[in-house]
Amino acid sequence: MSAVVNVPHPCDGCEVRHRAACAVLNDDEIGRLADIARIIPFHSGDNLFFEGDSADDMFVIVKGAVKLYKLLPDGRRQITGFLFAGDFLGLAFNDTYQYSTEALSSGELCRLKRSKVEALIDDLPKLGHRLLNLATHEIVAAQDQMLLLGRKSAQEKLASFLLWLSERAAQRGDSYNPVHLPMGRADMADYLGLTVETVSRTMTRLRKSALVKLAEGNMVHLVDIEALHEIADGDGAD
Amino acid sequence: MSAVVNVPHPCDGCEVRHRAACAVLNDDEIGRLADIARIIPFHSGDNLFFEGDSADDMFVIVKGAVKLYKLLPDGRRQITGFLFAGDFLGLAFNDTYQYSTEALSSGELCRLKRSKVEALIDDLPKLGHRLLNLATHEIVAAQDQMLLLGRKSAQEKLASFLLWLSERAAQRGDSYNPVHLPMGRADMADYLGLTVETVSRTMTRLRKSALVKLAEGNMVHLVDIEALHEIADGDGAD
DNA sequence: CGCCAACTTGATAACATTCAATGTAGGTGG
DNA sequence: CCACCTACATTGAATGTTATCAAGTTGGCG
Repeated sequence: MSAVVNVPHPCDGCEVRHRAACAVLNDDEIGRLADIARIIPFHSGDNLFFEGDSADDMFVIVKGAVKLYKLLPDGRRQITGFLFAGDFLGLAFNDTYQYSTEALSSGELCRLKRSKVEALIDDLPKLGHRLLNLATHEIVAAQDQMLLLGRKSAQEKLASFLLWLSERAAQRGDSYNPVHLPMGRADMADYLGLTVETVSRTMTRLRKSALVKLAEGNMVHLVDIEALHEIADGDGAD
Repeated sequence: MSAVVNVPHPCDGCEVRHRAACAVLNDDEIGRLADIARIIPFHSGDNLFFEGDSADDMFVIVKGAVKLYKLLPDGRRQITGFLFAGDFLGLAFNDTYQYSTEALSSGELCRLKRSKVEALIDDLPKLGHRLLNLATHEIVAAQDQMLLLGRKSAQEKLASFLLWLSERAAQRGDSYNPVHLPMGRADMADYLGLTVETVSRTMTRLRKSALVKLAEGNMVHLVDIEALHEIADGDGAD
């Protein structure tokens, strides 16, 4: 029930209010979400949860960046995604998270009890559609990543990755050229199915070909975006 | 409008009625779906749709098997999934399919207008939950595949694939050992990020190690399932 | 200033690819 | 019924891209 006076809630002035999963809800409806939302700060290296944990919560990244990964018993790691401000996290099958998460930077997330979100969907079909839409988008992105992992060369992988990072930065209004690399070479390698050394060598190669320029603070200038696109899509003349 | 006498509809006696997306609907509710469903036969090699086509329809595979794939401009191909009887197909972002499809065998599918399904979700929240659940499952499967493509050796890929095929066959009540391989070596290669030759060599190696046995009609006996699991998960002593 | 972690570079090796040839099964027509 | 054809699978030899092992180099921070 709404009170006569408006009480501030966690969604007031939220930086991702109009981009995240909640963007489809109007001011009245968002109150329902706000009632079950809680803002939690996190720091670089924090684990939000591990593969196998009971999937009690869903999250929206409000600030900062996070990586998702899976491990093989011998320690080999595959990063399955990088999430940024506005991204949704926590779809789970079998009531158990199927991957682990670690923060790339400090930031904030919005935590929501899964059971309450699912109940809310029945009252707010718009929210259900929105989540299905986000899930669909994630599937499409995953298929692109399969194409990258299964069929692209190291150079094609790097070019694709840098362009993707830049596009994502543009979407959330951050600088897209130069674009910030919020992760280290090891994370890039484990995302692209390469080793640290190959990532390093390939970055050097892109740099020497004058396609990119590395700058202070992990910034990367995409010098020849057209050429990078050609390489990324496999049209690159080697 | 329901008539006084029951009219048979496409869902009556449907072979996947109790396993597919529609499994959550009761007999009354399924009528709503039946009104917008149409059974379509297909044949080996048929393309259901191509990447870039307008995503007007959703499908449930009723009988047979289908592959989903993406192409690079130079012809390199990545198969992003194999679908079997009971599987759902056609989630799309941007109102456009992001991948192409080709039938592996003849079969039947159930076609539903996307717009009508989306409208129906508002009346039947159960259906919305079901689709979100299926989408989540697809994301989880995609992440497993990324781990496979990015971090597993050829032998680990093949062992994982054969076990997955067998598990899927078991789920739909088909023979899971021996298990039927409904696709050729080229499709296996494009699914696992390998070449035909490597798939062939690796199958030979598994056969000579007495882990599998190839039989008539593309059947594969999984002789030592435990050992295959160890290999698939990267614990294999090589 | 010096230490440590992350990144880069170099030399070598391995696994998978590529190119090429052979083998096998299913289908068609003489 | 067999010969032939085609498509697909297997096997072999050589090449190549990326991984592995091993030094160096850089940069941030106490």
